Amino acid sequence: MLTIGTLGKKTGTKVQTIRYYEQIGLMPEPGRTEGGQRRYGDGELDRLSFIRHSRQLGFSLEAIRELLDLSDNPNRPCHEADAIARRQLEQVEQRMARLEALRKELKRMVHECSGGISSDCRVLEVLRDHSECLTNHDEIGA
Amino acid sequence: MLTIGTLGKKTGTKVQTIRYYEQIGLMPEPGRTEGGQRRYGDGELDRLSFIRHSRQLGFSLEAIRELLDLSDNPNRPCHEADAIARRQLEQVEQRMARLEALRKELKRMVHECSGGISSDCRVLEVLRDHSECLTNHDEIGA
DNA sequence: CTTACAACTTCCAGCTACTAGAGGTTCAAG
DNA sequence: CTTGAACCTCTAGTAGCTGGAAGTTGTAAG
Repeated sequence: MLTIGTLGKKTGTKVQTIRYYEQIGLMPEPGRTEGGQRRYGDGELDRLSFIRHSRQLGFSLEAIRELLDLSDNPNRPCHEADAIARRQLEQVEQRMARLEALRKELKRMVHECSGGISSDCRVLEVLRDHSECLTNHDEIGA
Repeated sequence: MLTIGTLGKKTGTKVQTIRYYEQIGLMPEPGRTEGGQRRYGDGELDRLSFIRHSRQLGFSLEAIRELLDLSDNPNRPCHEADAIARRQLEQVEQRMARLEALRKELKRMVHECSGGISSDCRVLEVLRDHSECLTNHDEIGA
């Protein structure tokens, strides 16, 4: 039986975060000691590991909820989990593309700055005047 | 003189967002009509454009506050703006590196899924067992 | 001049995914 | 039995908006 602190250490999760996951129903309500402290077993350890790992891979808590659901019901078709992962992959690729455009723009701004006072600053000038940009980064910053 | 709605359209900003920027002191309090409605001039249009453009480049509102400050005081040295942009560039590059590691992992998960029921699902299996991962993605998901 | 109605106003709540802190209780070691 | 770390609940705060309720203003048409 693990205390919440030990569970946290084993999974790299802060104590408050574990309680938060319980509150939103991602983690089950665990058993308690007579004094009211939470005690966890291996099932909970596995579940929290799954959640943390999924978070590290960038899945939203909503996506994780679905993945856990699939994991809890072994008979459900695999393609649902696959679809969630595929969506996540797409999102990651989109974000990367945006960041790449961003990176180019920032690099150019920074390179062209040659010191001096801010009235001549290339960085500020670019920010002021969108027409100097290479791309139409309408939704880049997301 | 522009209404808040027109200003919003010209800069691609929602009306509520403009009011929010005013509330947190990023935008100045504009003049009002007798009836109390906001009216904006060209100065405010420029300022909001600057803010929006900076947001598109991923700068935080705090960073933008500093950049606006520099922009408002043309005598201050340029390297401050440069430093902010450089920091932003670094952040972008870090995020890209993380996302690239993520992308690899997700791609592998998705590729190995061959349909079937979720008890055999490769996606779920990888999520369950961190040891199957290529990288120690401790802080990847940020 | 009246009326209609879009656009404006303020205020408050909610989103994601936590995180921090106050103020009080329990557990386990010595 | 005492100590003190770790636990408990509850509330509020973070970024950067976004949406809605309930009421007011501006303007064009009849």
